[in-house]
Order: sequence, then C-alpha cells, then structure tokens
Amino acid sequence: MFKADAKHVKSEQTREEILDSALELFRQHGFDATTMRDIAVKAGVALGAAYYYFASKDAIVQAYYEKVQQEHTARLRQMKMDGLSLRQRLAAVFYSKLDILENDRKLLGAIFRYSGEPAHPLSCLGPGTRVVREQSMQVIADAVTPDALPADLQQLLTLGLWALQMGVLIYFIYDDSPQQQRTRRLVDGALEITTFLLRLARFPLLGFARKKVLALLDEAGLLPQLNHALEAQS
Amino acid sequence: MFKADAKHVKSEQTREEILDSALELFRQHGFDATTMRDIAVKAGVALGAAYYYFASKDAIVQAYYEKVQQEHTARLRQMKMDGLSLRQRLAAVFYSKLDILENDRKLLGAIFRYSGEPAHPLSCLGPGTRVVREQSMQVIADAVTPDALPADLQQLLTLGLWALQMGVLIYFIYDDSPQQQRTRRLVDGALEITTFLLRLARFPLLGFARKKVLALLDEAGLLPQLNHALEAQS
DNA sequence: TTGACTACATGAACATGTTCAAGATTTTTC
DNA sequence: GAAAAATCTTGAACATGTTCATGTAGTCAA
Repeated sequence: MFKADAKHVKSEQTREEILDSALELFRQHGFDATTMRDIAVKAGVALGAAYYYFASKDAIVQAYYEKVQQEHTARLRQMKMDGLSLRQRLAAVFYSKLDILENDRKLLGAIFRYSGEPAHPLSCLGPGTRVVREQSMQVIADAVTPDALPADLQQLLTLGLWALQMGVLIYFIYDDSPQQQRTRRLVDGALEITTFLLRLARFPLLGFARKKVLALLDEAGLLPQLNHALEAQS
Repeated sequence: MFKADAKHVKSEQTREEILDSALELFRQHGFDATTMRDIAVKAGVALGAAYYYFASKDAIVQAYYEKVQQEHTARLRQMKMDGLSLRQRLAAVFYSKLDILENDRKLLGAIFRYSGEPAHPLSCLGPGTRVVREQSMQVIADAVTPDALPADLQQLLTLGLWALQMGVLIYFIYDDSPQQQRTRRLVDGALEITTFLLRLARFPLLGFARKKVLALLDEAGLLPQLNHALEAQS
C-alpha cells in the first residue's frame, strides 16, 4: 500500500517539477517565448510526459491559477477577521489576491484567453473551471456573511464583488503604474462606493432597484452557482 | 491614374474574397477547424497571399468585427430616433447589435481571446483596437446625448453602457436559449434598471455616489477615451 | 523604351503545439 | 513469483499558423 503511495508521490513530484519548470521559464522569457520542449528539457522529461500531466500549454497556467486560488483561500483562513468591518474584510480579500499575483501579471492573460469560448475546457466562465470559480466566490462569500445581511442582498453583493474582482484582475494586467498602485487605489475606491451603496440599499427606492436587479440576474441564470456556494458552507 | 485605382480596386477585391471565403468556412466548420490553407484555396490565392492581406488568422475575425461595427453604426444612422425615449434608443442600439451578430456568435470568441494581453495587437482593450472601440462607444454616446444630461452623468452613462454591452456580448456567446431570447430579456431588464437608476441619480444621496464613481474612474484613467469620443462629435 | 520601383503573389520551409503507437516500470491479481 | 493490468515515459510524426526569399506585373520617371 505504501508503495502505491510512493508511486503517487513520485508522479506528483514529476508533475510539480514540470509545473515549476514551466513557471520559471514563463516568468523568465514569457509565455509565448517558452516552448513545451523547453519546459520538458528543463524538467528533465520527454516532451510527451508534459502532455501526460497537462492537457495543453494553457492548462499549465490554469494549474498555476488553481494553486493561486488555494493560496488565496489559505491566506484568508489564517487571517483574524474578528472586529474588522465588511469593507476591511473585503479589502483583505482583494489585496491578498493582488499580492499573490503581483509578479505574474503576464501569466494571467492565458486565464482569460478562452472567456469567449463556452466549449473550451479552460473557459474561465465555463464548466471546466467551475471548481476554482466557486472557490474564489466562496472566499468573497466568507467575507460577506459575517455582516448577516438579508439573503438577497448577500447574494447580490457576492456575485457583484466576484464580477468586480474579475474586472480588477483585467485592470491589474493592464496597469503599468509602479507596483500597480493604481489597481490598489481602484480597489479602495470601488469598495468605498460599494459599502456606501450598501448602506443606501436599505432605503425603499434602492430596495426596489435591488429587487429588480436580483430578479433580472435570476432570470438570466446567473444565481444558481452562487446558491450552490452558499449551500456548501452550511 | 485610373489604372492605379483599378489596381487598388483589384487589391481590395482580393482582400474581400479572402475575408468572405474565410467567414463562409468559419460559419460552416468553425474557426478552429478551418485552416489558413482552406481559406486560401477557397479564395483562389496562395497561402502567402492571405498573410499579405491579414496579419494573422485572428486578424480576419477582427476585420469581420470591424465590418460589424460599420454596419451597426450605419443601421443606427438610418433609424429615426425622434420621439423615442432614452430607453428606446438604447434598446435599438443593443438589439441591432445582437441582430447583426445573431448567426456569428461562435466567431465572437476570437474577439475576446487577447483581452488579457495588453501587448497583443488584437487585444480588445488595447491600442490596436482603439478605432473600432471608439466607434462602438460613439454609437452609444449618440443615443445618450439627445437627453441633454449633465456632462458628468453622460460620461458615466456612456462608459457604463459600453461595459454593459461587452458583458452582454459575453452572455450572448454563452446563451443557448432559442434565438438567444435570454440575452434580449437581459438587455430589456438591464436597460429598465439603468433608466430607473438614472432617474434616481438626481437625488442628493445618489448624486454623491455619482461623483465618487466618476472621480474613481477618472483616477483609474478610464475616462480619456470617452472624452476623445465626445469631442469628436462636436 | 528602358530601368527602377512599388505592389502583389507564390509556396517551400520553419516553428511549435499536439498526438500517438510503442515501450518501460510499477502494481495488482492469482 | 508469474501473468495481467495499470501507470508512466518516450520521441518520432503530424497539423497548422506563420515567415520569407523569390518571382511577377503593373506604374512611373527619364
């Protein structure tokens, strides 16, 4: 039995070796300039082995992003959120994600490459990436729930913040300001406005808009994933 | 001199022939299943000729999208908008775009393929596609301006609606309901909410939020393109 | 007319992501 | 422990987007 484990460990090590080699080359020379042959050589395996562990070159970046998401989840679990406001908790969510991705902005492009191709297994909105997507939503949901908002508002907020995060990542990729300070300021401002609007959402007029938005998203089928995520945590 | 023109015409015809052949094959067999060799054969030219007219396979889809944008602009110019409400005008903008793209949803994926790669000439957010992007913003701006809103609100609304349109296109690509009726309903709902919020924007509380949002977008550098578009029309 | 110049056209050659039939190694079965 | 099965590894072969040296034809200057 432990031999089986040993083998699995070795297999996992090979996979890691390929992934690490690929990432180092990507960071060094860029994604396009790095060939699968380069990666195989650096990892000390044959070209075919790389394809045994990863379905495609893009899938390597996807695997990287899954590690990023794990790390993101782990970091937020470690943080003490007690006593922090919603805005502070959300700032922690957004900032830590940017921290993790700081030096790999160029890699992120591959994540969005198939966003317009529903059938592609790596479409960042498709079923093939459901797990990591729900995981990233869960991180946001965890930061939102302590405030015990009305259920509908909570759903709306979580989905909206997830979309915001996607937009922030795009902005992040394009942000050439030093240390991507602009993206950080964008996050600050967006969260300020979000919490401000949240306070306003109690008023009847905005409450009406809230219901409208929710009904619209529901009709558009944009909420079931969220329900899924919310159920899983209970 | 007319011989020079004749040559230019011939050149343009060849380009059109390649573009048309490519689109027919794309629609028939899909983008990936169609090779540049197939396109060249169908157009009756050598492989190299295709690359003389188009920098890449993706660039053909970009050329298609530029034609779509031309058509969109043309259709809206022809429409009589007098007497229509803002919401009705915007519905015309969104619906006509969907009409034009109705049978080419699969092609749209290529448009978004490089959205996460600022340096790529076909990045839908990069400088290489500035012209067509400003053109599509102009169509929206033209539908917004008749209402003579405050300048700041007008800017905000135009940028927001452009972003909405991008989102709608993504949804459109993923929408497998018959005739993409869901996307149409999404447009209806989104525009209803938009105009509702617009009415609310006069109130002091939302007016404050409005200023905040505008300042944020300005700081993020998301407004200059818009200013450009607005200046061009005067 | 001639020669140079520009625009256009060609297809072989190249680079690289991906596949796959074959082989090696390890694990499981009996 | 031998056979069978599962797992892993190999690298040649393939498919296809892209490049490029070479060629052709029309245009222009003299």
